Amino acid sequence: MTKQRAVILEVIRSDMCHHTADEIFALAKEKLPGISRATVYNNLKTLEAAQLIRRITGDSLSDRYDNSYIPHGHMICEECGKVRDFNLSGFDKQLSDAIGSDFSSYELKVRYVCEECKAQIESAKAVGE
Amino acid sequence: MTKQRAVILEVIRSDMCHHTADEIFALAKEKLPGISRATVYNNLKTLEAAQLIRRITGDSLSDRYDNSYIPHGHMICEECGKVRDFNLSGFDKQLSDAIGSDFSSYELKVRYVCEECKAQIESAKAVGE
DNA sequence: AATTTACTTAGAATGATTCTAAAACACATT
DNA sequence: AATGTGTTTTAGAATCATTCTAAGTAAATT
Repeated sequence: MTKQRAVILEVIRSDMCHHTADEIFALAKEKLPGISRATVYNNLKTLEAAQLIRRITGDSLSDRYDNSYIPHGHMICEECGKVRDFNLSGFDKQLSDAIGSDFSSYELKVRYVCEECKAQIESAKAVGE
Repeated sequence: MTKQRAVILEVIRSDMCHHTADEIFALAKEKLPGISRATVYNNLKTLEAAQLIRRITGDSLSDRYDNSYIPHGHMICEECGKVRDFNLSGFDKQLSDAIGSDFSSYELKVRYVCEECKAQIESAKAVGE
């Protein structure tokens, strides 16, 4: 375990956000100023292969990384872009029944408007746009 | 409705595959040799905004396009990359209950190995790798 | 301590997508 | 049929995330 890898893993685990590679690079750089972008990408791959993190694709242009490898749902606010986690109980069985086969992983993303943004929109309306 | 747009829509609707922009470009070119890549991208955007097609992201490097705008599951074979559709009955309600809110759309992708590929792997094993 | 192996680095390369500016088109109005 | 106006198309350049490359460095193993 190199110090670069340790720092990258620490960055990913340090909060509940789902950071992009570039954000992880910037945060790692604060602790290891000499770190290279390629190292971040290499380690993100290695860490996912080791099932310590999970890559989530398609929210924005860049992929994001989840500090849990276990599949679960992501709810993405269309207004502020924040990504939150959620779970569906018994979903694994439901899925394998539906597709008629075992599966190795899934990705579930829901686009919605979060409570904060809903409230903001409401109060903006009340004032008259 | 320009002829370019009509051809692009026709290509997307002509089969059940989930084509990439590049594949759509190649297929459209067979019918309209002068068509430009930018036109394909422009129209894919316009058609999605008009809710005639849906972009699906994250299966491979390039996005793919679905000829239905209505959300449903996609099962992606890890061996051959083919994308198939599937449905979960009552899933909309289940989702809104789980996230505690209405939502505007979802994306559900399951990674698995399809029957054809499973069979191939089995027969390869039988011969001894 | 020497050797082997894996990791890191900077920058170049790739590949999907978006942007740009000019030319062509659609189509409603004369 | 000619005109004007806004939209669409085109080719190629630009962008941006990610991957690759080759050389140097650190870690692990003997």
